[in-house]
Amino acid sequence: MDGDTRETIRAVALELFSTKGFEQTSLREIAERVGLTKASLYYHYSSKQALLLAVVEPVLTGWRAIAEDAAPLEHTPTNVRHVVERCLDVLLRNRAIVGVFQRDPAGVALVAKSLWEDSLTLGRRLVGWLAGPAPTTAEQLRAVAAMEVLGSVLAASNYGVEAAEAELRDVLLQATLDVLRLPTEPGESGMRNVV
Amino acid sequence: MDGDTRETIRAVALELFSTKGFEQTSLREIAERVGLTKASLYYHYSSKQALLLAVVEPVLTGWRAIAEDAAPLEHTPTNVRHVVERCLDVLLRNRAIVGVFQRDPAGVALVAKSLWEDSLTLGRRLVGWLAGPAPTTAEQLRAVAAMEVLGSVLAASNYGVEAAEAELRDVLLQATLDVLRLPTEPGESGMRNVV
DNA sequence: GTCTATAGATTGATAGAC
DNA sequence: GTCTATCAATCTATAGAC
Repeated sequence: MDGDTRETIRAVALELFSTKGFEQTSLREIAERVGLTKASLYYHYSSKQALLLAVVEPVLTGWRAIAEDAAPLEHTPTNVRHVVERCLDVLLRNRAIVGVFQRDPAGVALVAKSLWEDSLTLGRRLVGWLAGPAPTTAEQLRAVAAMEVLGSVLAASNYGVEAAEAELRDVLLQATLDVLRLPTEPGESGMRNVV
Repeated sequence: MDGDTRETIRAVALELFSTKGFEQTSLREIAERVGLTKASLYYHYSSKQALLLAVVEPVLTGWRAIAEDAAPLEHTPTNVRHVVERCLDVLLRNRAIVGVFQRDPAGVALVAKSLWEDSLTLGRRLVGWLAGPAPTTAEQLRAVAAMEVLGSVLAASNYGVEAAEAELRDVLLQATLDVLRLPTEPGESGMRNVV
C-alpha cells in the first residue's frame, strides 16, 4: 500500500525545501523523487504555495501556542526560563521546518506573504515579551539576540559543530539566559570562566 | 556625466539583492532601475554571478582579514574582545551586503558555490578561534551562539527594534561576550539584573 | 556603450484522457 | 489518482546593428 501519498509528498517537499531552499526546489524535482508526475502533485496540493503552507504549519502552530501562553505571564526569571525552554523544544523538534525559513526567507516571503507576516508578528511578540515590560533599547536588543542564540540550534551544524540534542538544549538554554542577563538557577553550571 | 555606470549597477543590485533576495531579483528589474536595458548590463558584468561577486566582495574581504589576523593570536579575554569588536564593525559597515546572504542563502549558494563555501570556511575559522584551543562541545556551541548574536545587527530591524549604531555596537558587544562567558571589563555595565 | 531581437531553457499551472 | 500534452510566463544570456 502506498500509505498516504499526500504525506509522502509533504515529507519529500520538506526535505528539499530545507536543503535546497523553497524557490530552488521545483515541483518537477519533488514529483520525480516521489515517483509521480508534476501534474499529479496538483491533485494533492492545489499549488506550490499550498504545499509550502502544509510543510511549514507545525512550526507556526508551535510558535503561536508559545506566544499566546506567554502573553499573560509575568516577566519573572522563572517564567522567562520556561518560555525559552519551550522555544528550544519547538526548534529542536522542527529543525527541518525552521531550515525552510532560514534557507530562503525571500522566497517564502514572496510566495506566502501572509504566512511570512504571521511568523514575523509571532517573532515580534515573543521578543517583546522577552524584553520585559517597558523595556529599554538595550533590553530589546538583548531579547533579539536571545532569539538569535536559539537559532544556533540550526546554525551549529552549518558551522560543523555536532552536538547531542540534550547538550544542545542545555547549553543553548543557558547561553540564552546569559544574553538576557538572567541569574543562573542555584546548583547549575554558573560562572566557571577566567581560567 | 553619468559618473560610473558600473558602480551604479552595483549599488542598485545591492539594494535589490538585500531587500528582495538574490534569486528574486531579475536583471530586467536592475536594468530598469538603472535606466538601461538588460543587454547593456552584460557589457559591465559578464553574468549575474559576476555581479553578485562584485556586490558581495567587501564583506568577504573583511571577514578574511579578521580571520587571518585572529589566527595567530592567543585566546585571551582581551584578544577575544578585540576580535569580536572587529566583527561587529564589519557587520555594521556592511549591513546591506550581509542582508544579501541572509535573504537568500540558498540562491547565493547555488549560483556562487565557491563564494558560499569560502564564506562558510571563514565562519568556521572564526568560530573555531572564538571557541578557544581544544574546546569542549559546549564551548563550540557558545562560539556559534556568539556569531549568531552578532547577526542581531541585522535581525534587530526585522524585529522592529531600531537602535543607534553606537548602542547596537555596545550592547551586542557585551551580549556576545556574555554568551562566551567572558568577564566584563572593570568599570563596565556588568550585572545590573534581578531587579 | 547602448540598443533591438531572440535564442534556449525552466517553471508553475491547466485540460482532458484513462 | 495518475497520466500525456501543452500553455504562458519568466529568466539568463547572446548576436549583431548602431
